[in-house]
Amino acid sequence: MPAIPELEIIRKAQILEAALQTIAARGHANVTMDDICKAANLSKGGLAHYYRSKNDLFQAAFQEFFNRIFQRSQETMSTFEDPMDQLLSFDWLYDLTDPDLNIGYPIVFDVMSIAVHDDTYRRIFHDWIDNWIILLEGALRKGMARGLFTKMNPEAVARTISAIYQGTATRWYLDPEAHSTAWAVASFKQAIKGLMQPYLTQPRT
Amino acid sequence: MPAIPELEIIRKAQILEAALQTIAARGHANVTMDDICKAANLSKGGLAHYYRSKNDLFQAAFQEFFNRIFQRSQETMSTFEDPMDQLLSFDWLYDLTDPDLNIGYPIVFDVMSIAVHDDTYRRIFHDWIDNWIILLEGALRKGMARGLFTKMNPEAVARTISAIYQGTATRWYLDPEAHSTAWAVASFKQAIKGLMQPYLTQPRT
DNA sequence: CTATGAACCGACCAATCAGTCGGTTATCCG
DNA sequence: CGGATAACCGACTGATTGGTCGGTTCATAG
Repeated sequence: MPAIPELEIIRKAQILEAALQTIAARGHANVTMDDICKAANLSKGGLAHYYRSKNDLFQAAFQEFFNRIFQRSQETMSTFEDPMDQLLSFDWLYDLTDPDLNIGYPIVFDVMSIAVHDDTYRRIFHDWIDNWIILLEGALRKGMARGLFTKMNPEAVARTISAIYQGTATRWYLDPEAHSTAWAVASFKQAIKGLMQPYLTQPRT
Repeated sequence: MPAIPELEIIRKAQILEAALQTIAARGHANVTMDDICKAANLSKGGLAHYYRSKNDLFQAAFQEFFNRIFQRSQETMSTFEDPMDQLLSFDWLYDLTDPDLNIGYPIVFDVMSIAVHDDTYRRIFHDWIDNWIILLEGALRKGMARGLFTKMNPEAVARTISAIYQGTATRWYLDPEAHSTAWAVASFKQAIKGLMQPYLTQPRT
């Protein structure tokens, strides 16, 4: 019997946090189990008690991260009412002072490079995108229902919008000297507004 | 004295090709020197004669790849005359039957994930993008010179255009079930045309 | 108190792998 | 022919590391 019933939950959260921090700092390929043990203040055996293998732990950590991001996206979008504002609500992706993002970008690039060769990670990527699409599609449908946007295929448009975010974010993060925050924000806004232009019932703002 | 003076060039090409194939197939983190030796039909010692270390070899291989891609982009773009056609000339990125791309996508994802933690690879990424930007910027300047496009900051617009390509390509390659080729091609065209709309002197095509 | 099992420890093992090195073959030059 | 050197070989080594396992601590149930 565990001393504290929630101990397992606490420990797992502690381990996942340590794993995310370590992977983000060094890259998944350069992280050893010992590194994570140290970061989590646990021994090898202690860690093994909660996660059978490195693979198990890593997958759990990545899942945990994308859950956080989804929640974050949902919350931020819900602070806006206007559908177009909601589509443009992801400018927090371009704020490096945000602690979520300091681990987020490294994690995302790791996941993508693993996904190329591993179906499980492809699935993780797919689910992340799908959650994102659901949010954007919701905003588009709301806009159509209100007569702000004309008929369109909201899923396809949502996927294009999120691809625009990802493309500009990739450049902004990996080559900041050539891609300023001002460029990134102006870019995604112009591109998304340009994309939406044909679907607007009102004249351009 | 070498038997054939070009032997070094031949061998290096052979080794780099083997390295690219192997890395693309398995991911850089899962590739051993032995794997590359086998693919190149060389022994460990033989390979070491041409590349001192794994790191040396990998960097040379990635450089080689991006050189190829730049040449490819340049050639394809030059088959078009109209600036707007040139901006949209990268649809070959969405043709999986293309052998360049079967190694290209895995390589690019690997480079990006390494670049997060390694300045040398950040530089490789930067140079790749810069070459791409030079091509797109050239088309934009030509369009302005011809009076097809109004004044703009061509570098910034070029970066946005290439980011759009990269965003849609990422989705199309990693999650093809949810992102068809038709979606990818329609997406980048709509997004780029939408972006360019404010800069067009002629009415929309 | 005692028995039980969860929680945790860390030394150890087996496997992997990058790089080395002594040696062999092939080719060219004098 | 013979000496020199490039080209190449593959066994070996040292370092790393994921996972195991016997053992210890401790809270709780009986």
